[in-house]
Amino acid sequence: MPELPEVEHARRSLERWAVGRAVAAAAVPPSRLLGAASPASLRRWLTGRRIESAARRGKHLLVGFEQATALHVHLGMSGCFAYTRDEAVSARWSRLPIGGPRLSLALDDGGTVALFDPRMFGRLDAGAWADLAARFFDPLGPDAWLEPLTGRHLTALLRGVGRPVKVALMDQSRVAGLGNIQVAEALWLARIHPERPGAALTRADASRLARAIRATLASTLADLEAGGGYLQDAGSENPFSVYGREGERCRRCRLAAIRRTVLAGRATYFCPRCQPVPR
DNA sequence: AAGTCTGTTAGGAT
DNA sequence: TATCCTAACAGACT
Repeated sequence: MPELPEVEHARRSLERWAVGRAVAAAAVPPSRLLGAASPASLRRWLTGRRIESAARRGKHLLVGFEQATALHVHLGMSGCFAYTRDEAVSARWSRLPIGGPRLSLALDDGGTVALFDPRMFGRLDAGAWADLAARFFDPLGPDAWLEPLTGRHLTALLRGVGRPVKVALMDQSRVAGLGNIQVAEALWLARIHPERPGAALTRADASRLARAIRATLASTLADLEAGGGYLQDAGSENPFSVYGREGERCRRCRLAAIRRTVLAGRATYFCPRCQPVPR
């Protein structure tokens, strides 16, 4: 589930838990997140290092350490951070037979920060801040939350784009941070059909869309900050307006049923009445 | 209970 | 260059 709001929530959490602390001990089991890097060398790299900052662009995190170094984290499809000050809890985490932490940092104040990622689509890299920023931040488009997106801004970003606006918005090099859920929600709020060609949006469409993006990001982020947990945990209520609501009546017009189609291989939800078909 | 679905994205084919 | 599709994985759900 990690899209911009979840990653921003993770960033803020790391700021509260870890910034200003040093790593007393690190556990780095072998996992796909490391790529070619060796677990032992990352463990050595982390040990004793002081955490100074936590930055985000799009869905990428850079945890800043002393001497202008950083740990790059991408949460992939199922990544999340957890924190405890209870040694019994961190010990239980490390003993999990499957799905245990891909990274666990015991901090010098007794806290433990762990990174979970059952599906292992995430990624970890350590190195010089500047190198990691160049690799992972620079290719991204403007951050959908930090750069106040305006209609004018969005129009410029979508100029000459023939493919569906939904697909274009999920292209991280165009706008960074939006994923399948946030895009579905924003297009529904702005009453724009997901298949409208990007360049076909009018000035009014673009300005509604810009506001809608901010609104849906703000709403999801507020939910996360309030609950402190993760949305769509098993058994929890679907907090979204259209995402995952195929067949239900639209919560705005109350007339049409939400439809689900597939666009660029991804599930796409919209209200056929509020979001009229492009012609 | 086998088969289908899933929040991401790199990389390859067209 | 632009666009589309698949693979990578584990677990929840039907």
